[in-house]
Amino acid sequence: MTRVLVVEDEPALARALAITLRAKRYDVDVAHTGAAALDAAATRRPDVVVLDLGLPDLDGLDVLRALRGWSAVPVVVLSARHDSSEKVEALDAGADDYVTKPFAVDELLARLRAAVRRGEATGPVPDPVVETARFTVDLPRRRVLLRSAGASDQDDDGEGEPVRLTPTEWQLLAELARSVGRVVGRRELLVALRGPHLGSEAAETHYLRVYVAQLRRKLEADPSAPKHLITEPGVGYRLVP
Amino acid sequence: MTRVLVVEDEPALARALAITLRAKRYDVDVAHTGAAALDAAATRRPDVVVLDLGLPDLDGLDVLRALRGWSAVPVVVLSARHDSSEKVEALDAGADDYVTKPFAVDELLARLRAAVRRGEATGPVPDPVVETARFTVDLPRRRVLLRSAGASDQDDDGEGEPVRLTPTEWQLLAELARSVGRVVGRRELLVALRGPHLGSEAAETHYLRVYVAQLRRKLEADPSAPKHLITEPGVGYRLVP
DNA sequence: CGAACCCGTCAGGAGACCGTCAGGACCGCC
DNA sequence: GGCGGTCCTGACGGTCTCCTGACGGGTTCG
Repeated sequence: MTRVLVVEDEPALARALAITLRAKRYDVDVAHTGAAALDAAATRRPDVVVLDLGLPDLDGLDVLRALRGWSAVPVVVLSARHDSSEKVEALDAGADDYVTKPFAVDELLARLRAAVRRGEATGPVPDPVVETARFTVDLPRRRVLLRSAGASDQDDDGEGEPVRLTPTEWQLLAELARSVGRVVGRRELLVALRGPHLGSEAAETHYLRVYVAQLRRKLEADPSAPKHLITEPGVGYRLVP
Repeated sequence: MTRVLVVEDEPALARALAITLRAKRYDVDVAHTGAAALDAAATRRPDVVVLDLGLPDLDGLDVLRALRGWSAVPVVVLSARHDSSEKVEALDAGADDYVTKPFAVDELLARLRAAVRRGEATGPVPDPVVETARFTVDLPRRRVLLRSAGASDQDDDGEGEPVRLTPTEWQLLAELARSVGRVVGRRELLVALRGPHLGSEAAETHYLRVYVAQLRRKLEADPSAPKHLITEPGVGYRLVP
């Protein structure tokens, strides 16, 4: 069944949406705050999200941006404002569609169906937690845990030791984790790290090499013989579990 | 079993409700005052709350607002007044439903079932008390206890020593506690502290740094080597247990 | 066999980022 | 009016991060 997450702080509207959607045979989750929304998105893995921008605890756009840091789930934004500036901002932040309140329920349903179709076209939502034999990349929590290789039989718990990564290191690793198993081209990685304006080819690839090496030093058992951060000569890099 | 908290000062009505609900196989708690209600909501973690607005000690709406500061539990409001202004206020404050007295018991039961269903959709309520190795953040009571590191074997009880926090410090800590384990972006924190209207990027982040430092001074064993109030360079902060 | 190419490693300087201290403005309370 | 507490901003020093340059090993191709 299609699962939809409704992020809406106003109880009355949240309830109305939930009832309507359940009648249409959706599996509905509801979150009233931004924090709960991010949590639910990570644990429940909805196929589509309906996001009201007028949240109490934090700006709805921030929720959207945080979500886009690790998930490609389609998002339909709800807003009371009619000016187009907010609409532009929302779409820039990664919204798939935009509906102004008050809205006709039928219209919302139609846009929802379209968003779901689009989402299905891009394949099922990937697991936001990537595990390898040596470390775990937790996209939603923005953390990477290293399997405690220490001799201790039972350190603290079964999780592992967190690794400190610099922002650039994390962005690079996250980009690879999002396409785990697949080769990621140099250009793709560089755009994620430095933005679309790139310098000379040679200098940029060199930049990548340095940071991949740094990641290997922090994550691989033997940095000179990497098992997970693999080089694809002439193309880019790949993260293999 | 579904647990319901009844907040009702009139003994006769409270008793009648309790009996009716228990007959329907609910697990019922009763509170007669607002203070007791907040306490019970924190310790017993009901799945739904029935709240009478006509309380003796403090305004029922204040109870509702205080509750919403840390919990998303569904609340059905009871009121003797018929004017719609109070109804609007209650719904604005976060009530899920509204029933005017006198009411038919069947109707209340139906609305209660609906509220519970809605609550289940949002997933289990998160723990409103965050514990770390050194201190405890008690969201409902708006308190933070420091583990008595003192040599005394048994200070007063097993709780710990309360720490005095300024309003801003508390809001900051609470915001982190609500997303415990996850990174909380600077923007998010600032919106919670200062509202949505922000100044220059540099000045605002500086403001954050000062208050995080202040919190560390009050909570961390070694403020210069924090173990729980962790900074995520370039992004924000994180509270780790 | 040498040249060209690609990759990985090390090192270092410029700059950004973070933490700390201190002091003035403001507010409520005695 | 004095006073304690809180909020907020400014200045400063230390640390970490980013980025580039130089060098060496391995492989491929002329």
